[in-house]
Amino acid sequence: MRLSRYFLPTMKDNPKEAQVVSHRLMLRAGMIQQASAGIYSWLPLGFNVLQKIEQIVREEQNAAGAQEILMPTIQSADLWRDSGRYDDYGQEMLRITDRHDRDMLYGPTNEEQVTDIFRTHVRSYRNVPLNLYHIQWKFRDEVRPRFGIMRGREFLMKDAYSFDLDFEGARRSYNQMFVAYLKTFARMGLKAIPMVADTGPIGGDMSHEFIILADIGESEVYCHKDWLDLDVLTSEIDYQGDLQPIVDKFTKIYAATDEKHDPSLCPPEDLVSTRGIEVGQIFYFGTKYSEALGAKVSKPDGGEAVVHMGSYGIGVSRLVGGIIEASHDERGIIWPEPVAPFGVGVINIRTGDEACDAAAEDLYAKLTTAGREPLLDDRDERPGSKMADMDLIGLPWQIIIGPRGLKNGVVEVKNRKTGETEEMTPEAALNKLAR
RNA sequence: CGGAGUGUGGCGCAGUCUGGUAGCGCAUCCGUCUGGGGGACGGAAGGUCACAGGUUCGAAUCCUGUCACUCCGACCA
Repeated sequence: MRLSRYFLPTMKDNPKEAQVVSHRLMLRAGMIQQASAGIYSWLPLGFNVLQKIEQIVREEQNAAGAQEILMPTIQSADLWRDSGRYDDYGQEMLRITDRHDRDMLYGPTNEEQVTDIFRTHVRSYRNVPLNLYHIQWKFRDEVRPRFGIMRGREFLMKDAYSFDLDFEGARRSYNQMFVAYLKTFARMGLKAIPMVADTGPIGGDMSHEFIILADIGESEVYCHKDWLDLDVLTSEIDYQGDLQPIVDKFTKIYAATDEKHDPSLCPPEDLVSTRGIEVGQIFYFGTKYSEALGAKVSKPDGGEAVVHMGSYGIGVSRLVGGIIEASHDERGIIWPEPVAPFGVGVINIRTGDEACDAAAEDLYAKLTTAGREPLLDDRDERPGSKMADMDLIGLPWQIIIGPRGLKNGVVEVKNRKTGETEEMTPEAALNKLAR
C-alpha cells in the first residue's frame, strides 16, 4: 500500500476525551472514529488489524473442531421469552419494535438462537458433540461506555457454543476451548492468564476468564508470581487426544479474579495483585438453555438426554485495544507481527529524489512479491513527520531510505520494538525481512 | 443510575465572571526556501460559538429548557 493513496488520518494532538493509552493511540493513528457513545467506525488501519485478529481466532477455533456459522444481529423476542431472559436481561438489552409492532432485539449474546438451531436439526446422540461458533457484532447498552473500543456498546465477539450428551463430554469440549484459547492469545503475542471465574448458580470449576495484565484493567486480579515468566502455549495440539494434562498445567498455578480470590490458596509472598483486561471467557452452564428450549437428543439406549452446553467468548474488537495496552511506548503502538496491519514500513525520506524513489520503489515491489505487505511512505512530507507517523502506527519493521545512506549504498532497517537500527544494502534488507 | 464537568473552524484551546458583531497554536490549500525526528517565510480558505426559547438597541457571553459527549463511582465480553 502506498501511503499517498491510503486513508490514514493521523493526529499529532491527543483528543481530550481519550484517557487510556489504547484509546488515544487508536484515535491518533487514525484507526477508529467515534460515531456515538461506545460506538465506533473502523477506518482502514483499524479494520485491517481487526480482521487479522479475527482470522487468528477463526483458525484456532477451526483447529479445535468448532464450526463457523453466522447468526443475525437482530433477534426475535419470542426465543428470549422461552428462556425467560427477555424479562431478566434488563436495560442492557437494546429492544426494538418492527413495523408490525413485533418485539425484536439487537442481540447481546446468542445462546437462545444457537440452541434453537440445534434443537431443530439435531435429534440423535450420533450428532454430538457439536461446537458451533460465529464472529458477529453484539450490542449491550452499557450505562457507561469507556476505554474507547475496549468497553463499547457495540463490539465484535467470537462466541462458540458446545453441545454434549453428558457432563463428561462437556468437560472435553470445555478443555478443547481452554487449550484453543491459550493458543489463540499466544499467537497474538499476548500472555492471557486463565483465571478461575464465577460460575454463578451452576457451580463447579468450569469457568475461566482469560485476562491480560494491564494497569488500566477494569478488574482487580490475583495470581502467583510464577505466571509472570511462564511460557505461553505454542506446541502443536492433538485436539482429539487427552487435553487434561495441558489444562492442569495451566490451572495448577494460582490465578483468580476478584470475586473468586481466596488468599489461603497462595502464599502471600508469591501473590501478585494487579489489574487485568478480560479478553475471553469460557463457561459450562449445563442444561440451563437446553432444558428451557427443549434441546434433547435420543440416547443409545433409546431414552432422551437434555444436552449439556457451554459457551466460549472472545472479545475480538476489545483485543485490538488490549494488544495496544500490552504493547506500546511513548511514540506509539508496537504491533506484534501476527496482528500488524502491514509487515514493513518503507520510508522514502526524500520523495522526488531520483535515487531515493528508485530504491524505495524497488524494495516496495520486492517486499510485496514476498508477501510482506509493505506500506510505502511516498508522501512529500518532512522526514520528521514521516518517521513520527511510522512510529505511531507501530509496524514491526521500518526500512528508511534517504540520500545520505544511498550515497554509501545502504538503507537503514529499524526494529520498532527495540528501536535498534542497522545499516545494510537494500539486498541485505530484503533478505532480512522477506524471509 | 448517583456525583462532577465540557460543548467556540479538522484537532487542542482562549474569549463567558464585567454583553459591543470571534481569536491563538497545530492541521489544510497556494508560492518560495528547505530536507535524516512533527522546519521557516509570505499569502489564502474554513466557524448558524451544541440546540431551542427568552432578556436587551445589541448575546459565544445573562436567564430558562433541551440534547450530546467526557470523567469518577456502582455494573458488564
